[in-house]
Amino acid sequence: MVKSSRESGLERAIQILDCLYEHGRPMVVNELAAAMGAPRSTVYELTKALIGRSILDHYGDGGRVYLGRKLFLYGQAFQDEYSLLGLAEPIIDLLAKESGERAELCSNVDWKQCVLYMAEGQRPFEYKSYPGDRYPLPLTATGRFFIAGVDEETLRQRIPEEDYYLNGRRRITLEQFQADSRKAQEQGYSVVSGLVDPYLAAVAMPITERSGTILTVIGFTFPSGELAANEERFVHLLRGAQAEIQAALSSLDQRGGAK
Amino acid sequence: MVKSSRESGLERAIQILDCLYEHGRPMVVNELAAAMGAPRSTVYELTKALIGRSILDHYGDGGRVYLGRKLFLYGQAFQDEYSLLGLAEPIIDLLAKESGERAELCSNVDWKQCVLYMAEGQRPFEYKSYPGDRYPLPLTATGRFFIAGVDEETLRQRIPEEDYYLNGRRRITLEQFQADSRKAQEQGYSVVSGLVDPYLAAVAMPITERSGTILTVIGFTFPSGELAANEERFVHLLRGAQAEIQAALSSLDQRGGAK
DNA sequence: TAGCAATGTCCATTATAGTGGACATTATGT
DNA sequence: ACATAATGTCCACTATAATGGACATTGCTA
Repeated sequence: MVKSSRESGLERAIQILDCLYEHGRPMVVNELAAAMGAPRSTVYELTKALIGRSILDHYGDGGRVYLGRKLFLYGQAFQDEYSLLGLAEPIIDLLAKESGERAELCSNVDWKQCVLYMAEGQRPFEYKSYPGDRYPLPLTATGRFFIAGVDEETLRQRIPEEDYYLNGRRRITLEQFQADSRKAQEQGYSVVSGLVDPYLAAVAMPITERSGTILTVIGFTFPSGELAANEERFVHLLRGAQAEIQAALSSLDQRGGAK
Repeated sequence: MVKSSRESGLERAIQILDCLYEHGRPMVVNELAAAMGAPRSTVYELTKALIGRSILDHYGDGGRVYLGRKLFLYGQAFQDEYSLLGLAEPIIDLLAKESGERAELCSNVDWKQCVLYMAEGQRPFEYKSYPGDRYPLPLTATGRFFIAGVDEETLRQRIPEEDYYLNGRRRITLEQFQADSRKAQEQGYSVVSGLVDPYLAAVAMPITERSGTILTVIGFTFPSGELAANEERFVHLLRGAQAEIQAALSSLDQRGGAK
């Protein structure tokens, strides 16, 4: 069971970045190795290499390490080129303003729903959310779209069992999740209520390429109580934003995004 | 000469990220391999792995790849934790406002001077500069501090010969560069004129830990003509900012930056 | 249509890097 | 003071991943 599988250096390096990212704070190399269940010698070697390239940085006086300046630069470069983000931001802002609710742009990263951009609504919100936050796919409205067309085998492999649970209680089954996904695709939008939080609901709509590939998903988050009265309005608003973003994207594609 | 040195996967992966970063645009995998002088098969394998982890993303319909969403998230996490940046930004802003000149916060990344944050001055500037921009160390005022205490052997290895040249003409020798560096350390600040651009000058001052390690360098960039009349004033302003940033940093250290 | 270059996939070989474990050093607590 | 844990370094071994090259596919142009 504890068969010490030998992983590639790149894999280990990514695990290091992910581990630091998930902990959200500088860690001692030893602690890091323990947290990822990797050999200490390996992690020491790799951190040394990564620090040499400024992908990791030393923090504080001691031996704590964390995500480095190079990653900051990569992130900036991403923003400059990932036109979808820059182009969608003002539209998301407008969504939040028109609806008064929190609007988000989400993406599928490592089989988690991941907030890339968020605009706060009028509502004084107890439930916080920031770019970079990640949630289990089965508990989110956006997740319904990310698993579209993915076979069950893959889903079982990639989405961990605990992602169907909240506070130790199962919220949904894979079968229900898939059924939800099919329904969402048919009607073009997805609604979820009380999954990730008993008092929260969400409506989501995908942004796709012409080929049909899903790029991201936009959506609202709001108190469950508001759902019945506003679902239609939210869907209408999202549809407008969806059209606007996709039009902007394809006109950008026309002009050929660089050689 | 063309001895095909076998590199580690991690090393190759970093080369891929750097290559994309430097080109600043999505590239076809083949083109990428050619640009970095690496075996095509290797680059195909690695890009596949990196795309699977969202560290690279497909761009456009075709096979072009570029820095991915995951890097964006890492970058955000870096900003959240790298208190130096958040803490220095308002101070840099103030510097630019008080002096009327462009103020920058720079760091040493891969032996290049790299702009992490910049505040524009009053001056309508022809010479642009953005966070993420990188310059050869020998041509920058900040570079004087980054090579402090580094032995000549290392410098020869890490700083490529062309970094001493501008438009094919040598601007400075390693010996002069080192002499500059020693002088800068003695007087606590560094002045450079007409190196990276015939009509530009810069004044810089380091931000160090209590241990003396250089974290970053702050500085002004302005027309060479202004140097004589304003050097003293700039140094004075920088000294104030330096003290302020370092005080904020050490008080932060006191309260222990997380376990 | 054929010809040629660019792009993407696959596989056997072997240099090398990930691993485990021993050792050295530094903190921490009693 | 001692004991114990935590942290960092070093090294021999071998599983494995980087490599070169062959092959398949697509796009372009003549």
